[in-house]
Amino acid sequence: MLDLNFIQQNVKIVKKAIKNKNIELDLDLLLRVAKKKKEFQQELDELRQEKNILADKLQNPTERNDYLIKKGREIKEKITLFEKDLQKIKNQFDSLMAKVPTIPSPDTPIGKDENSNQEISRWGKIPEFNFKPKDHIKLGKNLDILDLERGTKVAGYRGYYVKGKGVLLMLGLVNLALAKMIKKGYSPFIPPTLVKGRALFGSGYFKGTEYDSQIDEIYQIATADKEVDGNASREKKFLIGTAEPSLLAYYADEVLDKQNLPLRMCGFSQCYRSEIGSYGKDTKGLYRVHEFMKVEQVVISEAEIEKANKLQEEMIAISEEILQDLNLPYRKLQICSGDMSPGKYRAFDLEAWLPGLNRWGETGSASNFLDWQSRRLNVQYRNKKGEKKPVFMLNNTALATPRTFIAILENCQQKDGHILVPKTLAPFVGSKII
RNA sequence: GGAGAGGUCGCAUAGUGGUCUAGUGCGCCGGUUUCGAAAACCGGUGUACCGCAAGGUACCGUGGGUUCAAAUCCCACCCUCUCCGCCA
Repeated sequence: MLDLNFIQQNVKIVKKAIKNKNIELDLDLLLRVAKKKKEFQQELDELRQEKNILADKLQNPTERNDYLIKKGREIKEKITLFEKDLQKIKNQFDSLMAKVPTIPSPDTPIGKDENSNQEISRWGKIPEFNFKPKDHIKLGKNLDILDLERGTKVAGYRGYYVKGKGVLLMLGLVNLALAKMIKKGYSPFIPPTLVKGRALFGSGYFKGTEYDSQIDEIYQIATADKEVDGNASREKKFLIGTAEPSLLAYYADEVLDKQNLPLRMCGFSQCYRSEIGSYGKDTKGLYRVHEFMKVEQVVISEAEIEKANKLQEEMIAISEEILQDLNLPYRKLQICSGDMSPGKYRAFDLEAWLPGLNRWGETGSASNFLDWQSRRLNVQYRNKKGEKKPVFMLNNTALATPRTFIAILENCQQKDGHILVPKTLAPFVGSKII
């Protein structure tokens, strides 16, 4: 969400961002609706004033008469009509406003899709094997630490079991990431994974104001809805796809103390993704699954772009450090305008090399949203002048278990099929070899 | 899941149809006083939108309804607390 005044004063810039981000949005329509909304609001205010004056008169018995009461009824009816129209206009306005993107940062490459993402750096050596490296599916099966067949039998498509030492490896990764985050000054959280729509809308996971789990690739929980006037009245609940929405919504509707900024948080959670839009993609193995564990980093900062950019660098550096600790070769990409979600200002991905799959695989994504999320979640702080301002919000993956799990298996495999656990990880796993 | 109580301006609380333009206390800000402070006293103190301003409108958990008029009455829902039941 952007400020309407900003949009009105920067129509060209906003239109350019809409184009560069491949967003379907008629900005002129939004501006017209905004104008109409204002007009209707003014008209309604006048009617209400009339109503109040009349009601005032009528409480005096000497002025009371049938004519005035009749007039009151007429005003009431008019107001009802106006309120209904205004509500419709407001709904339209809100849904259009929700689609307005953040203007991408000046250094963001312009491009249509992921092919325009720019590689910025690489770290580590791509391992060379004196045997044909296996993929994690085979390795996991042979070691009996991963069971995809039974996973599918029980959970359906993309289901999986992690077993035996694989469990220790996976939890070891979680604990390594948590220990790193805490060491870096981030407060750990185990946030709710079952949340109301607001949290997901606030983070930008719902594209529109109507929460549609079909469109938005988010699982909705089937609650026993009661019907009121033909509508399901009980509030819908959804499963989060990352701890980010829960962590950001933690401060929803609050005014934060400037002294406490930046707030550094990290969340460990199960994550659920319906992957409705990715049916044909990555159909095998652990690369794309419906549920997994992840440690996520979140930072809430003052509304100053330079500070936020610095914090973003800090967050990426932590993720890089984790990959370096695990001795996993990776590259860093800057995400182009078209591959960025609407709310993002500036984004980077880290991709680890996956020898078995013989390609790079995304292990994390660091994003700066500026105030796009905080406007939706209504999180503010008081700046130097004492004015309330929306904070800036940033997030980044610390460690997503399945993909890092894949990277470890495929990079650390030995000829005999065993996995040599990286030195820094071994204490968290409890053994040096799997 | 059942029964009950409750949700009002940062906090606490008053308000059961019109005089609520939501009162009071605390807190906070400013002033008087003081060498300085405390105390006391005086004044100020929510948010959003429209307007150059004067001013207007909305918001008393949320949504609907009744009424000329709703914080107040009715309905539904959400949340919190207490008790009971079930349960990791």
